[in-house]
Amino acid sequence: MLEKPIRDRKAERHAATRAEILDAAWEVVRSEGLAALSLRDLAGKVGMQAPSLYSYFDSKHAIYDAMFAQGARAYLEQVRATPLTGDPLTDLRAAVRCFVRFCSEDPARYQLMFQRTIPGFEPSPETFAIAIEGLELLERRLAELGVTDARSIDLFTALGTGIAAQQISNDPGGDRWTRLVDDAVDMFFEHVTKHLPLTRRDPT
Amino acid sequence: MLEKPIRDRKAERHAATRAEILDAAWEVVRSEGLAALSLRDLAGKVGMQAPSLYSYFDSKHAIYDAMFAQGARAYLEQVRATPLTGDPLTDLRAAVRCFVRFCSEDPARYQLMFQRTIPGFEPSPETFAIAIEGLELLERRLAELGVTDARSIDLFTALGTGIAAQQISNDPGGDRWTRLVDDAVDMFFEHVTKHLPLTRRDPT
DNA sequence: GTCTATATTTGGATAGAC
DNA sequence: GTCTATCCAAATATAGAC
Repeated sequence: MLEKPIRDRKAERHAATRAEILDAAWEVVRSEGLAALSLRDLAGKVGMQAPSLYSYFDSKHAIYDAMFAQGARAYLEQVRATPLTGDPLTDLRAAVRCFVRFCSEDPARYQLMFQRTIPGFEPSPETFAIAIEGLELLERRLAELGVTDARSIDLFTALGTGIAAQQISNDPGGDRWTRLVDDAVDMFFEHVTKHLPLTRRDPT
Repeated sequence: MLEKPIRDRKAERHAATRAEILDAAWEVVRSEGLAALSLRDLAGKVGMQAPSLYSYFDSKHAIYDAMFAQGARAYLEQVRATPLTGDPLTDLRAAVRCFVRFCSEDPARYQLMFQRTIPGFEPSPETFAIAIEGLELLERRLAELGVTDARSIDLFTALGTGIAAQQISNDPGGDRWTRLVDDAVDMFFEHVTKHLPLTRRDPT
């Protein structure tokens, strides 16, 4: 008896083409901006006519959604590839460095995932779930440092996204802000260990 | 001899209509997103046909530019309206509170001024010059505190923009991040007074 | 699965009458 | 200054042949 066709060559080809389309889409948005992605352009890059794309994606938003999911998965991979030392502060620094690098190495991806400037687009629940894993990972790292209160966590995410945002907007391709990560984490850590739980000081 | 016509009624009317158009434009972008502004829509809101707008603005980008300028002027006004107490730290807190409030009270304006997501648009030099005054003002405040090194200033702007960005993205209309401003400024100030000049700690 | 052809909408911008 | 009419380009998406 012959082997069963456990490899579905048709499905493989389909998936490969999907991936090729997404690769081309990333190229387009990186060079011309996220909002400038058009199906005609995209189809051209992969040697197709625009309508053919609909064999692979239901709509333009579906393409954005798949790109969002790729971004979220890429982030998780980068986080998991970061070696742990066992020292919480060192590991936290590494985590933030990882996040800031992830954001600033691809502004278009950052815009897609964190800025939401495409009118009418929001990621599907399944896609968004992937992205949430990233945040939870960060919170676990903070918890290891004894930082569990919501205010401190919020302050920390503001610091991380602020560095990334400034880097992208005002020094794309450089390291003017990314190199501040370690200082920033130290600053946060010192403050938080001194004031746990972080209390509000009203200007009375 | 009769008085000269020092009031140019025609010019006044023209300026008033321009202002009316810009008001309507703000309405549109606030409710439908910055990228969703279209000349047809806009003209409709002020009871015109689209081509009539060209009597007031040379192009769509010119409208964005005028909006940018209005935003920059509005920020300067808000800064100048903030009373100074003479205590540098108090004044710095107030300045950041002012900035974060300015950003988060109008996400569309924030997107126009700080995120630059409109393909092909960038403010004219004259317009941009207004915006720069704002940053210089902040730097003067920091200088009064003895903070003059570039790294510290960059860290500070990252903190401010991070709070604003998180507020807009994750709690629009609320105060989850804006209320952290005072803590953030204190954290920064403590760190900076301890480590002046802010030095780099390499993970060797 | 891919194509051609096309529907449909919408956008910015211009010409020229009034 | 405002209008009508129009141009031109571009977009997403669908229908149906092959």
